[in-house]
Amino acid sequence: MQTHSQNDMNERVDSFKKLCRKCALRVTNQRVEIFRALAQSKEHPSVEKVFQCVRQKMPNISLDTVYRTLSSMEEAGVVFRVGLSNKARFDADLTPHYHFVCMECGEVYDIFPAFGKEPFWTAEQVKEFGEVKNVNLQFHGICNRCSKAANDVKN
Amino acid sequence: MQTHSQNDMNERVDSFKKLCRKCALRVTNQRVEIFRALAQSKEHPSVEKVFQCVRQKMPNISLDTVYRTLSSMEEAGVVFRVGLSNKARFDADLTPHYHFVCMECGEVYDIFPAFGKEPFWTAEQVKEFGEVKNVNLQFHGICNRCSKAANDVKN
DNA sequence: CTCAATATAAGAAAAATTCTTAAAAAGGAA
DNA sequence: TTCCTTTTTAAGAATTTTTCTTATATTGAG
Repeated sequence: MQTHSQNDMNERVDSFKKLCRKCALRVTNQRVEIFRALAQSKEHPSVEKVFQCVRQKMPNISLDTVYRTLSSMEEAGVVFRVGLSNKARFDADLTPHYHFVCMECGEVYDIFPAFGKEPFWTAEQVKEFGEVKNVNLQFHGICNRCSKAANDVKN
Repeated sequence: MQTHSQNDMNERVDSFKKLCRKCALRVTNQRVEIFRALAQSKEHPSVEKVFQCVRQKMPNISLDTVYRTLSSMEEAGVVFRVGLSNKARFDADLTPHYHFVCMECGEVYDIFPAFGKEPFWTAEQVKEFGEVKNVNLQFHGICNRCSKAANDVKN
């Protein structure tokens, strides 16, 4: 007899496999186990954490595989990367504003808030977890320069 | 004769110095030059970029100093860090949601959007820079667990 | 089942960040 | 100012994170 949550997990793994095939990602045991480790966890685990978790079932898996796999999963849109890049970047402008971060080149563009509109989160939701020091809203995508460069190569 | 933007920069450096003294950060030449390099740039530069820029004026400055200085500036609220941490972290939940990131322990909490409210940015602003693949909104602060732990130590 | 393309393990390498130590500089007090 | 204490720095080593290289193994299509 399987528990309900195990059924859920099996469903998630199945749809993960389908999504992989749709994205031309081969369904390897390593990928399935990495996805399973990630899907099981509610901690937004680090690469190292996923590695440690998967290693319990697959002692021979390499850290590099976890890196590669999580990156390709992200590219395929199967998982989401929390954060920005491995390089810390800074801003001296303290005016409240947002960033557009190019997924291709890492370029960061400033976007200043439009006035007269409400945010669509509530203070209560956020305060539930702690005291907010600052808010960081990022749009991730492909910037015009990069998509132009990609077109130039094609043509 | 000074240009207008040089005047602006001098004003910014002056208020930076004041802010440093208020935060008990000693005003060293290195800190001033690092701030100046950051304030001059509109590129959200990396530590390495700031290092290269400052080194033109101060050839003996060390990379470590730039790291330390930018971190302490961030802590004092004098500059803002774009991104999250040096460790990439992942999420398998594709439901659109926000994150609360604890500045103390790095813990990440999910916050799901409240319906029936408008965001306070416009699609036009964002599309100006490129095609958005996903949106990442982060609240940075101190989580309840950490502030409780800090209180326990004091009492 | 066979084959070509892709993915993997293992370890080396590169890149990013922090630590250690001794010397130099800052800012308060006299 | 001059002295003194504390903080900051440079230099380079050490750690940590991430990527690369190469030979082997696996996947999925035919």
